[in-house]
Amino acid sequence: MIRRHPLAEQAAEELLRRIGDGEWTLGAKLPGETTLAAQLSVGRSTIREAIRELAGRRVLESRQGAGVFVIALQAAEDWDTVLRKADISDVLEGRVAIETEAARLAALRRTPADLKNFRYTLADRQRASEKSPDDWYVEADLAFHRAIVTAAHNAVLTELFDTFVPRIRRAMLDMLKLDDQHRHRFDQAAHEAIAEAIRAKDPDEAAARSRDQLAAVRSALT
Amino acid sequence: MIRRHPLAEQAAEELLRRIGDGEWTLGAKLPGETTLAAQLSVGRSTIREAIRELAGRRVLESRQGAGVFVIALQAAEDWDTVLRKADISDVLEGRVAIETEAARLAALRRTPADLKNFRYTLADRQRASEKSPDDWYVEADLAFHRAIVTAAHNAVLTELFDTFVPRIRRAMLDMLKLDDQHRHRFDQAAHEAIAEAIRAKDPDEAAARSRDQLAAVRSALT
DNA sequence: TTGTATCAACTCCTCAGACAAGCTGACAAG
DNA sequence: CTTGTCAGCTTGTCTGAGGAGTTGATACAA
Repeated sequence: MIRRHPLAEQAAEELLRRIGDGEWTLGAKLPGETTLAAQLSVGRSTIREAIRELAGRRVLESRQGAGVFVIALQAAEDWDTVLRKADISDVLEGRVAIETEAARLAALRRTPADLKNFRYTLADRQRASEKSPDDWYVEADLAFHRAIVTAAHNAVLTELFDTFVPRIRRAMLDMLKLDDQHRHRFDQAAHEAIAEAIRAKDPDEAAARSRDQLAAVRSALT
Repeated sequence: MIRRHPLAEQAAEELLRRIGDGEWTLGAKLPGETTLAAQLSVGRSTIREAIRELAGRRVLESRQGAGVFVIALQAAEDWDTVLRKADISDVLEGRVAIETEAARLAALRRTPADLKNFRYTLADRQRASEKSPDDWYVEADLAFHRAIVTAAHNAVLTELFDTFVPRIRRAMLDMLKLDDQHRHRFDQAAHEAIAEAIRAKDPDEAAARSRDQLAAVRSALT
């Protein structure tokens, strides 16, 4: 029999399955390592490694002398995986939610340093849109968008944006690869408009311009 | 309560630190288990458990016969942890971003089943706001808000909302505990207004009413 | 009855050693 | 150059032995 997964990994999956099946509820104590090892017909160290893996995924917690306890009913699927599996249009709608709100807040909170950051990243984007390879252009574009989000001075929104970036980057590169004329590179004016609204401290306008620009991206990508 | 760190856990932290310091870059192969065990002065099984833990966190990957490799430069910090550490006002602004956009999309996509869901959860919320304990009220409130988000029919927004819920729930319960008169329970009308705007297929109105209601929550919680 | 101290049985933690299984690169044969 | 073999590395698994911490029962004293 060919095993493509090590025993410890299989054991971890089995434990996760049983937790999902409700064999052990939240906070419950698992049987001892020796018992589990006998149940799954593996050695004790193998069970320990399986438990360690689930501990790393914040599903189990072991306390010396007391036992092993369930602290989450399922593995918190990391967002990178979620986004990779999600429909790109759903991801873009998430991005719209984050960026329009960020633009709105940025219009209220932007500092002089933020404005300088806008100027730099906009200039970079201008240059990259004219003659650089696709990946440079995409990076320059994302850098400007990130500048907007950071200007909102909200750690949660910034983290959310960063979480979305890898998926967005892939989608943009795929799109540009199929677009020989680079038709989608010439929306510099739309980006300038967002920055200008934020500079003018006009939250509604900033949000609206951000929404407009992302709508254009969305229509290109779908 | 003091928290003791087992050796395996300390070893995992040490490895993570070294990866963060750039001692091993993305895709690099770590020294053998026996070498690492000698370096950290622990047994090989301890090192193996540390590696397992980081494998569960998708930082390392071990391949039999080949070695252990770095597959991510840092642990993808799970969002529950991020939100727990974040400022509550930052979290609420994230919630505003998600919910206002969801309300907007819901106004465009809501089905008859969604509208029925609104009626049920609104009625529950009404009852709970009058005479139920705090946690019931909070659950009923969150159930209605979740109904709005699901009516947007966007998996990413729904997942984002669910990620935020635990943190929001804690904050609301803390707030209610300090509020003897339950002053914040009587905004049922504001919730009805959101549902009505979505029923009427008015995206801007739905977003605006959602923003208003959440602004009230925010001023109460900060 | 109530509170305290002790202790035995249980748990996980760590180590060492042995062998199996798989990968890689060197090297010889064609 | 291509192919096959193999030695030497790697991780995977099991076992046995103690160490360390927790928990609940039990005996004892106030």
